[in-house]
Amino acid sequence: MSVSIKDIARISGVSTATVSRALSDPERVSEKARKAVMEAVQTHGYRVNSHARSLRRQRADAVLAVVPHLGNPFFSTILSGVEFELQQAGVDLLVADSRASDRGGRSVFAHLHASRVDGLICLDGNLPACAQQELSQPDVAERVVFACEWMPDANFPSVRSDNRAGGRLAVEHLLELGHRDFVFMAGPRENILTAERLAGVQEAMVKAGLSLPDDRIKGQDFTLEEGFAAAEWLAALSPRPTAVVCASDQIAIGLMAGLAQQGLSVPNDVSVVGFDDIAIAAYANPSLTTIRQDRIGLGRSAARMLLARIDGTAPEHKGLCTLPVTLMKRASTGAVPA
Amino acid sequence: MSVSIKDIARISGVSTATVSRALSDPERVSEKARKAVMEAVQTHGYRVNSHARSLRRQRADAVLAVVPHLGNPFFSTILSGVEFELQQAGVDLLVADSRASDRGGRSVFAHLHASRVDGLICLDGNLPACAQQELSQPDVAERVVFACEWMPDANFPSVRSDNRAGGRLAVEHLLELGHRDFVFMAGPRENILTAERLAGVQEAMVKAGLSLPDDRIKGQDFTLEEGFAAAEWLAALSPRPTAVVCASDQIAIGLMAGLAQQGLSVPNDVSVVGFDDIAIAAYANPSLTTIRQDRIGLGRSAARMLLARIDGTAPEHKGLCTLPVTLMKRASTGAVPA
DNA sequence: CTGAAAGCGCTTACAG
DNA sequence: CTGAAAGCGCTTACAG
Repeated sequence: MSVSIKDIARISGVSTATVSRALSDPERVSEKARKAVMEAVQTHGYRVNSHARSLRRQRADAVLAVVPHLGNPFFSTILSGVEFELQQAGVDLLVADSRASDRGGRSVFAHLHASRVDGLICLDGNLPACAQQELSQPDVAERVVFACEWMPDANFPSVRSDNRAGGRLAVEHLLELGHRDFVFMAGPRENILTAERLAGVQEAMVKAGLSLPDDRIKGQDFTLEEGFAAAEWLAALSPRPTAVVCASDQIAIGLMAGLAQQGLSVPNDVSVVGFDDIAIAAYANPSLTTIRQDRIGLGRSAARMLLARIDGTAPEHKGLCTLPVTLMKRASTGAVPA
Repeated sequence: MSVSIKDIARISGVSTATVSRALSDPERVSEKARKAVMEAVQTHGYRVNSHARSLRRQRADAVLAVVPHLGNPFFSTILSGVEFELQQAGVDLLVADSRASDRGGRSVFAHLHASRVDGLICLDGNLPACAQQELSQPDVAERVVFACEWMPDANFPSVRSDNRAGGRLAVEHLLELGHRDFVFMAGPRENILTAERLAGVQEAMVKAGLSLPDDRIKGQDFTLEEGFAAAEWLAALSPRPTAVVCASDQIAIGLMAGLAQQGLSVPNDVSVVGFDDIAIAAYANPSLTTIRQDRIGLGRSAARMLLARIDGTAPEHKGLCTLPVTLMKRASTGAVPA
């Protein structure tokens, strides 16, 4: 057993109430009492028991981040932003994998009901229907913020990148280089990011008097494998499209590896644009032109938004925060082949 | 306020003790009582308050993972393995960034003292001295497991890859290809992984009658930037070494990007070996020969080891678990240039 | 099988 | 400024 507030009270010759006050609001206590308490705390290494405090205060000082797949490095940077803000606020970060937890049968959101956490940051926009329903209960809904992805049918507060603008920027860049014949490498079709980025691509094409036929939309995952697999298909098209906009950098890097294997040169035969600007994008061969998302900012903003909701300090908050994206011009895009 | 055990007791016409038993040990309760309780629980959406339970049981059912830098995608896969095991055991995962938390001045290990978590998985082998001391206190030490990295001076239970064998495998592969003149791209010099991998490299070289002079050890970080920066140096060496063993895939990929810029071909001019086998390694251009670590396995094993320590079910546990590594032969290594 | 009661370790009105 | 006391929501010997 470790030392408790009773021990400290006894040792420093005051009541537990005074110990509690000395620790959480030192101003409210005489200097003498404060010193006695602080010394006892120091020498005996006392720490407030977090469960007792949380139980009494009815506040967990903790937040849960729900991630579609923890193993996907894309999310760790967002989590890093979340952690940064929470840590500043003295709030703990719990992490759960939304897919893994489904296996166990126990809902990720049990934590919220169990008062284990004060709120939820959800990075998964494709929750199963039952989870969506749980989330929508009034006492739950007010403690949830979506980051990166979101659920289009619901209306939760959300922090996201301007995915549509990203799609547009990619196409506009390629149009400037003279490209007219595009392919869009999609992520999962039901994923909102896929939809938004594709919408941006189409907007920019329409504006240029072009259109993107269905058979120029390929792929169904954000993965390296999916990009790699598409290279063979692309190489066999005739006439061959000269530019590919990918819904993720992973797809783009996989695609470039596949194209190299097909004997096609990037950007001489095909230009490739990614999405995300993961760290490795700048070091790909060729370096990858891509749409930069501010993933740290996504995480930080979501954490701040949630904290404000929990405190009730931002009831007038917009509930929607859209972060700008940037085109990073690199070596994977070039003039349309002659 | 949400519904409490008292409410369920009243509604189902039994005592709180019976509700508690019905929930945590249904066998111990009559079928009639069990049914009444379960129904009330269902219809009112009752969940046990985790703080009350933890306070009473003196167990948090949660574990803290301390990561050197959450933003580094390398760790997310390990965390994913940790989460998988914990989730199966019904234990929560808290995550903290060891560097970020130092900033706040509050020790990461405060959680342990505050009973907030039952144990700690530490992925950071280079903790500041004060943290090391905290960790070494007997009541803390028995609840700590190191994963991936470790502290050579202390003697905590630890799960790690066979880094030394990895270094050896890399060199042996290159020796077979005819290489004799090596460079080792190191991580941080005080990092134990750097030391072990380098030791393996040297062992294999010595065995082949070679040695690695100090001026053939370059770099001080596991990053892309560090690898990229080394390319210029390498290109200027005369005679130029023909093979580079890198302490991480990130270094290797950065280096390959730099070498391309220097007009050098991998593997025709220089062979490159990485370490880790991150997902992108297979899709680098050229695809990266590397030493595969089982990062999921690292995380899972560490979680299991910690859980066993907490339960006290494995007092005779070895306390050291070394996972094998594998050489992944790909396109970045080839015969020594004529 | 069941209930009354104590107690886990705090915090916070309430009095003084 | 301080203390006695109630109570946060559970679990678990202890009796029956």
